Amino acid sequence: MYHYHHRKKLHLFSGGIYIKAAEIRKKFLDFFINKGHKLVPSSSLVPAEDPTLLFTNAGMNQFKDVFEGKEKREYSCATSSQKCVRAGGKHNDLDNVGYTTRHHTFFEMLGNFSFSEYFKKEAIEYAWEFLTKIMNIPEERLYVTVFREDDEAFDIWNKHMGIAKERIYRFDEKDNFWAMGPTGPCGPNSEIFYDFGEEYSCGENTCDVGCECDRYVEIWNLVFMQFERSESGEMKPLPKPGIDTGMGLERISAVMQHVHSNYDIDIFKEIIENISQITGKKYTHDDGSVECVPFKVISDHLRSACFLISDGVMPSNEGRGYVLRRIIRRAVRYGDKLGMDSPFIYLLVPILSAKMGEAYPQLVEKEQFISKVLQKEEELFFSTLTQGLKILDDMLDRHKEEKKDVFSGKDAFVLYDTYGFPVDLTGIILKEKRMTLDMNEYEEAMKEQRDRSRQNWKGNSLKLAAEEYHKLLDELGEVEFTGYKNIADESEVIYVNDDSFITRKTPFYGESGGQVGDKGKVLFSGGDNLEIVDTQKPVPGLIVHFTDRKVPFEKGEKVKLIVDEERRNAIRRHHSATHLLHLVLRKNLGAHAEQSGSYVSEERLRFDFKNMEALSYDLLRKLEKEVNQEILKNLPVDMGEYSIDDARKLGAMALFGEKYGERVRVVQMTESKELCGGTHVDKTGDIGLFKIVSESSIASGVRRIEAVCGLAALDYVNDHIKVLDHLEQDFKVKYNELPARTHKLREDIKRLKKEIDDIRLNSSVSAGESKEYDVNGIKVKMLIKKDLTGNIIRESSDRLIEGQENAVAIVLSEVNGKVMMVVKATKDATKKVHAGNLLSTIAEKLDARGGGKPTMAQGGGGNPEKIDVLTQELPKILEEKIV
RNA sequence: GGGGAUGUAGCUCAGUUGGGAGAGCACCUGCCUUGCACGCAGGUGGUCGCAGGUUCGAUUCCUGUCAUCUCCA
Repeated sequence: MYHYHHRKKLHLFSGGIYIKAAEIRKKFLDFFINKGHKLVPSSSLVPAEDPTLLFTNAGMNQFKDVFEGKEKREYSCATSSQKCVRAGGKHNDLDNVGYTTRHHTFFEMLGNFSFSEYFKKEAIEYAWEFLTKIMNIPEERLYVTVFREDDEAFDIWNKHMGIAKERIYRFDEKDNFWAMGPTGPCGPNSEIFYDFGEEYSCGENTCDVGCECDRYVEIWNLVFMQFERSESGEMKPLPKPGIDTGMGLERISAVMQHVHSNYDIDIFKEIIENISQITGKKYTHDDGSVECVPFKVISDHLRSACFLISDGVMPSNEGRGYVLRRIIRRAVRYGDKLGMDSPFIYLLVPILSAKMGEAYPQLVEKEQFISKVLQKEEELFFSTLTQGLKILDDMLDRHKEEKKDVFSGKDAFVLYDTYGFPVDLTGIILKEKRMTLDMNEYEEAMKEQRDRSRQNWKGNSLKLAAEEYHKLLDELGEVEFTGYKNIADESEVIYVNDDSFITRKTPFYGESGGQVGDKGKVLFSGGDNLEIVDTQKPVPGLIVHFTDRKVPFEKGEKVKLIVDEERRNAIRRHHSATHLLHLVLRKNLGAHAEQSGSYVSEERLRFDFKNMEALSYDLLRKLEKEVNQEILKNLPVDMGEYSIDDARKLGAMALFGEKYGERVRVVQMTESKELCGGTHVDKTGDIGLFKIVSESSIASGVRRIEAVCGLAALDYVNDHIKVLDHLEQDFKVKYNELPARTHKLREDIKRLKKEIDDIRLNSSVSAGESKEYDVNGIKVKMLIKKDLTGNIIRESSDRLIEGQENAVAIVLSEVNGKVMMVVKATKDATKKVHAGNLLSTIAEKLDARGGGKPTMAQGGGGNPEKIDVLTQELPKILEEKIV
């Protein structure tokens, strides 16, 4: 039994019934569907084509372009339950989670949206009806706020809805004016607050709606988008004002379940019970104590981590992946507080997927994959901690030597900055050793790091170019692509710039969706022609041809565009093959193995997909075979245009991070259905042979397969067979005996090499070949022999004086017109001679150079012809150097 | 985008002003032995991340590059 019924009676509003979160979500969506709204599914947590946004953090994200008028939809009002993440970037709640009753990194936002279908009056009516009639919340529990200058909204609440003036609060811009950014659509908003009751008040006299304390909680925000702010700050009324609202599912659930903390609602209940089971630590309800913090942190972070992974984010050291990593690590750190010293968060994935899988099926679909990613990341963090502990130990030793009992803040920073070892952990360990940490020094180092990062911030120059093309698109309008059916077409030139031009329509495919741009030629006045070397699609709707020299014709010219057909066909084969490969991969590896990038050219295809481990040789052959089986079905490829909704109904797969317009192309071949704007073969059989060339890793959790099709595959296979044929002739064996043969050869070579080395060594060291001198009690042995290898020279010098006392070996050899030499001295001989000095003297005589340690020196270069002179002078040199 | 760290045998890592590439574990062979990380002896295995440069000579110094880790934005 849960604990909301321990709360004071006062907290239960009259007639209040308990409603589960899933039910609230359904009631909300049904409510707005009945009001004529289009039900729109939650978009991915990774915003499509919005680099300014790290994660989807509000219900309206996916409608941003619609509000700005850049995009049109088939419906004029919509409702959704949107998954959101606030961690990293501008809205960052990461560090607050666990210490409050309402902060989450992951939450669901219920919303209704109007694109000029209705405005303030209806939005207010709907909200009030839902809260008071559907949810049955007594009006006396509710308060509303409006923007100070928004009399219109005030009047609707007061006169039209009959809400007493005292219950309507007017606030400033800070609280009740909403803007997407410094410029763009914006407007006043109106918020609805729920009063949890006096016992949650901070007790101050000033406590009222808007107080920071926990009594009055904002549950619904209605944004009236009615202005457009220009760069000068001027506000112009929007021709088509809109409505954007948001109600946090967790908050409204807390209200409807009569609990004060979001963490006490049903969604969290079982997750937290599970954490309690695994850790063996008790949890009753969120009473605001420190004991509750780890449970809240872990349950929250579990949700954000799992949802992010299911949307294709992988832990990494930059961008979105880095935020995910930090979320997971923070959860692990709080697990430590519950006594966990090994991976455990991944064990919670099944309960989450059971709890939320119905609303979000991809959680169930990818359950195992999510689990694996989490486990791996947890393990990685534990090894990071182990490494950090080792380094901290070294640092502590140094502090001990220097007799310091205040630990250097710089060292603590290095530990954190370079090795990812958390400072708080450093602090805890220092406490055990009765040391303190110089936090000021630490903070200073941190500040320096921040400043450095900020200074080096540069704007995105790429975006500028895109903006220019956007302007061009506005001027020229969209270019029609006729290349799905035609390979050649006639059209009018509408733009020329140096070596590029644009036509009204074109059969040339501009590089996009991983498919390279077409090549070909353009015929213009008088039968002249020009090579087109590349075609680009800088922004959707614009296709730009690039030529190999300055464009000789002008705007207005009628030209004939002819695509290099053979090349295009090769590209089509490779592109269609990626779809079949994608299909087969998902069949064999699971739903997680989705595409995360591809590249298609006339020569080959590259396909990146998510998977945690390398694919075995045998599996690759199996995949290859299955793709070829799909090809051999020789089924027609269907490329139809659908509305995005119909495409979804068909079950077509949309690519991660891609954004599609209202009308989309769906490519269907055998069982594969994908949204894709590329060019494809007519029948799968046209692909010809499909052959995998390589499989590799490109990032953690992402693998890459490269393959070739059609004639390119034939070339690939033949190149390999050619080598085999050649080897068969060389070795006089069948190709299947080659491995055994080469293996034996390698063994033979290894054995023979060793034998040769031994023979050379023995023969060179054998008596008679070396000269001996006795100088001042040191026995000197010198060996001169042509064509010794470096190794033999060293070995020989070793052998010459092996086991002897007061001995020096000199070995010289002429190799490739140069001299190589080694001087080696026994340890006792170094009292009288320095091998390095002796060698450099000898080297000087040969115009060579070299040096080394007292016992061993090497040198080389110089002039071998002087070796004879050297041998004559050697006794004298030795007399000088050995004293 | 910026800073720091690492990259040496299948794994974990050593390598001291640039001068013969090492240890432990794993693997193979032989011996020993009824034990549970058996012991002993021997052995296989490395383009010292990659590419330039300096040098007679670079795992070591310099430059660039890639990968991984880590912090900041």
